[in-house]
Amino acid sequence: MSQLDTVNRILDAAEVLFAERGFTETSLRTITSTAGVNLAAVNYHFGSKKELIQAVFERFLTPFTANLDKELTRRQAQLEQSPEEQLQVDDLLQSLYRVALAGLAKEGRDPKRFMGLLGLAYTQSQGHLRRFIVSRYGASYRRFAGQLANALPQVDPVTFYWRLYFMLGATIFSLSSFDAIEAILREDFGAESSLEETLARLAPAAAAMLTAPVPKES
Amino acid sequence: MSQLDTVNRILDAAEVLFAERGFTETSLRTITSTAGVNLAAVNYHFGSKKELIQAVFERFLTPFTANLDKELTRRQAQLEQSPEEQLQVDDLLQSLYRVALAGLAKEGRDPKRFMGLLGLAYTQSQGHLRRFIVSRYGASYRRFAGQLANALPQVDPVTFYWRLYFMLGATIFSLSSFDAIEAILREDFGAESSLEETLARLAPAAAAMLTAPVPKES
DNA sequence: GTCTATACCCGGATAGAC
DNA sequence: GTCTATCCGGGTATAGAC
Repeated sequence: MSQLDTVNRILDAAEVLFAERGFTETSLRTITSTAGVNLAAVNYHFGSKKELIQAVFERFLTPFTANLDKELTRRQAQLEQSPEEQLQVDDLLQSLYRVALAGLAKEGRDPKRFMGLLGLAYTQSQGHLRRFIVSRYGASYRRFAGQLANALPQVDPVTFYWRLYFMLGATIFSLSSFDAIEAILREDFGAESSLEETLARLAPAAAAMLTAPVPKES
Repeated sequence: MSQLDTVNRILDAAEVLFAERGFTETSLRTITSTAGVNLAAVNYHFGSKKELIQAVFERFLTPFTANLDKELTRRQAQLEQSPEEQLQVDDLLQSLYRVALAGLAKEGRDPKRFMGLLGLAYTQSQGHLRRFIVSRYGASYRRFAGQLANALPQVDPVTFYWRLYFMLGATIFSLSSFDAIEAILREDFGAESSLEETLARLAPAAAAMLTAPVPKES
């Protein structure tokens, strides 16, 4: 078996098992036996379980942020051509969601699994994953936040950043539990929801939150 | 040492350590040595680590939902006296946030630590904890959701429930990371934020999200 | 350079002595 | 009710086979 095979077999098994059970609930022994490789292969190729977790995220986040950056560049160029045009926060969010996730799907990477892993990343990591993501992909995040802030000149910076975190929370929590929430709504109302439809619900809701009038200090 | 002391010493130590490090990162040996009790005491008094986790949440959630229920009852009675009055989603959310958290603080239980633990509960994909919370406190949650839905007759049920999850995500995510976000904003803008001020920002933002016009199906 | 077997040590759980 | 001893599963390091 070539090195590339072993590495990818481990990543494939780890990605699915982590998304299904969480990080600590998934043992290296389960991963390696699922992948059909030796236990020590994880330590040899990745160094530690933490670094394996980071590698799983890297395989999602690198194409994801590449697509995001491409879309941000396209919008920035468009804006410079016609600067008088009204910025549509709703439209900005929805096209970003769509482009970034569609890009993942095109490469055969399951967007729902990605969102599930992202949900885990925000709490189940005792910091190492957060630090890895921020140091590796922080520039794209800040660029996205900057464009969004520019589209909301009437909102003061502190309020904007709190609302940005509110939006991130709404996005990550609801999309990371997409399958569970969808199942509940399907049972209660017989209404099926696709990921695309949910993003089409989320974008205007998040936009309404961001653009809400800022209450005076009381 | 009396049984009550042992149980409470374990709960006190576990609550602080869980909030600081997460569930799996906190060993029973650390908890018991911090509490000054024997390792086997946890298994004897609680049965397992999972049940200890549930007991920590129970100590927060029982007074929390009691306060929530009291406020919901007060509002319902008020509504029956003057049914013509316009329902204010913003005001509803803020008074609920305030009442439930203030009630915790009055009993000497730290609301920020509670929010941090709640964040862990929703993301560390501990199925047992989710099931425990739903079975134990689901009735209060459904009552809260019902009052909120009544205040939003113009929003169809499926959109309402998605938005409810968006709101829960925004609330739990941002409040569970309150200290971290607050530190970033304080450094970048020199603006300190209290938990109360943040709730005063969150309530109108969440209300704007819930009350946003529902886009037509495309 | 890759892979495997194995030997740690830590953490949760439990049986049985007291 | 409390403590000691022990078991078993999990992450990691390493020696050595290929």
